[in-house]
Amino acid sequence: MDMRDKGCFLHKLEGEISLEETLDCGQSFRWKEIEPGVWQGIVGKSIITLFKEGDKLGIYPAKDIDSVIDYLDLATDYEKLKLQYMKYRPLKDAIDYCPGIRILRQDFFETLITFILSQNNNIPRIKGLVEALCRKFGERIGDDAYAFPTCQALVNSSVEEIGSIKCGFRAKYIFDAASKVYSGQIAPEAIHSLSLEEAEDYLCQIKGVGKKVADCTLLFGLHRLDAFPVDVWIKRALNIFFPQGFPVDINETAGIAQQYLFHYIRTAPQTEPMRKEEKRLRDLEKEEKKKRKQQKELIENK
DNA sequence: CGCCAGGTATGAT
DNA sequence: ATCATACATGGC
Repeated sequence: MDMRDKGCFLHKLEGEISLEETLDCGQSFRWKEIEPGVWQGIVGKSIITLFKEGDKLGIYPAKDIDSVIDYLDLATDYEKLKLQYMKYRPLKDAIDYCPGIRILRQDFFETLITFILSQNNNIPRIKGLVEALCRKFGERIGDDAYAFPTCQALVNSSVEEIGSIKCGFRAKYIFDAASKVYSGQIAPEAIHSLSLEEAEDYLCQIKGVGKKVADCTLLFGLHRLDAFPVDVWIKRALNIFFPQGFPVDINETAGIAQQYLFHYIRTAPQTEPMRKEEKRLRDLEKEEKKKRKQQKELIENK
């Protein structure tokens, strides 16, 4: 990939960073690997292309260098943070597996909406829904490229129209979120002065936003590193690796540690403790089913 | 067919 | 407060 004559910028990298691990680890849903090692995505109204060349990061177009450095959180010293996490064996294993993850600084509204779409859903389908939403409601910024919709574009639409992307019951939640952001009832600037718990409660005013989506929005959309989203995968990881609780000395940046753990438990080859936990959960499910059956029979025979 | 997916709202104990 | 269930959709 020789894009230098096209106005590409090479930025010297300080810490470790992997484009694949960072752009395809379930925090953003809009990046595509258009050829091996070359990633393309949309940040704001720009179509960005990224690739690595040794210890340098290629950024195209060059005019977006500053916004990309910010977006990839390149100014933060992850090596120092990782050193702190690696005191704990499971986190060391996770970091060894995906040492190049970074927490993106994504747009607040985009993060809010994409994680509303994420609920009770799987990552491939979330990607499809985000794409469909942009295609239908986002500004066209290039050949077959669309920006993420503004809250206004969604408010001017309707629950039915939003539902036409096949997002199911989430359509009404998206409309409510857009309405509240548009009216100013939910304002990202107002969140910075809030404690984590206050911030969660604040975002939970939106229908369809619970603690998990609130935490994802805070972590990925407002860079609140103390937010610790707990989904089914992290629940599993906590049961396997931290049954006594997640280390409190990491609290301040727990969200970053969470992301290594999430990617690890979701995509790394299964280890023995993982298989054991899977089995434990399966057996638990079986017990639940037995109980339900017995309950049913009791009612039918009364 | 049944189960699962980066959960949440709702109504019943 | 805790707990079960419905919820849209698509992949396997």
